[in-house]
Amino acid sequence: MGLIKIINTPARSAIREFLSTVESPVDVEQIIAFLRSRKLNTNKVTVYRTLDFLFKNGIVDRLEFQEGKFRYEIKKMDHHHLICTNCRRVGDIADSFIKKFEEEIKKKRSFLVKNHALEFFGICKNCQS
Amino acid sequence: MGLIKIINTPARSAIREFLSTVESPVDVEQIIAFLRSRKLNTNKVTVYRTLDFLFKNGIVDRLEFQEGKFRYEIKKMDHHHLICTNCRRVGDIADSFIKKFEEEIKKKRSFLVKNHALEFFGICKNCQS
DNA sequence: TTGACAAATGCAACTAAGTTGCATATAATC
DNA sequence: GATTATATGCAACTTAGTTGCATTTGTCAA
Repeated sequence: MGLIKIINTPARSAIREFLSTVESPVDVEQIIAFLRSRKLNTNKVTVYRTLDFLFKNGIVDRLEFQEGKFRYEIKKMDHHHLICTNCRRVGDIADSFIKKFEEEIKKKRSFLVKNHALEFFGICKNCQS
Repeated sequence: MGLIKIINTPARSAIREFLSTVESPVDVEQIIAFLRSRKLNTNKVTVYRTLDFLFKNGIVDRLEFQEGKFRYEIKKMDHHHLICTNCRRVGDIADSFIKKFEEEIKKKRSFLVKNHALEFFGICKNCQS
């Protein structure tokens, strides 16, 4: 396992690089804008296929923030998101309990959890004042 | 507050009725199929607008199961979903800890949580054998 | 019980997100 | 440098959801 042949291509490394630099999850539109700003000629089909590839190989996470589209970020462990429904800024929050919950689910329900999605929606510090 | 004028219309009560009978969250396609089976003439625009209305008035929940579309269910408290990525069946699971987590977020991050989404993806009991 | 008016519906056309088929180009390995 | 599997690009398509506008329907007050 893990022995996937990962061909390195300009589009692919550019997208990975972009995802490594951004502080919050981005959508396809933002990725395409970045590629254009770098004068890399690409089209949306390649971007979608690249994101599928990176997602299926566990390199990126695919997220849903109640927007009717996906967002992507470099995969990191054990964190969730605070999404401000006013300014749309996204923050991370560390977590420790969800693993325990997943074990409970396995024990009590015989359901084998592969992954989960946990997002908190609300109003950030800034937008409260 | 809470004094929203809720006009009762055939489409609206039919959708609420349908959502009350189903055991798992449904998508718009399933709702339209139900309405057709009841010989209720309706169209998707009305369905979308009705769901918006029910969602905004806190009558239904709008959910995302990594499918690129929304699902809906009658709002109930303190539960999450177990989604089998093999057979696509959805189960509920009770919860008690998330409220505590939300309070922690408020205290530590000054982020005012309004709602959250927690879904577990994996393989159900049936599909494991 | 009817008339007025706000709110809901229906239709057509539209947008936005994501996908497919197929021909071409390119990266890795020899 | 040739081979070959894999990635890319283009055009056309699908699917989910939206908008404008004209029409209908609930609700409430007279």
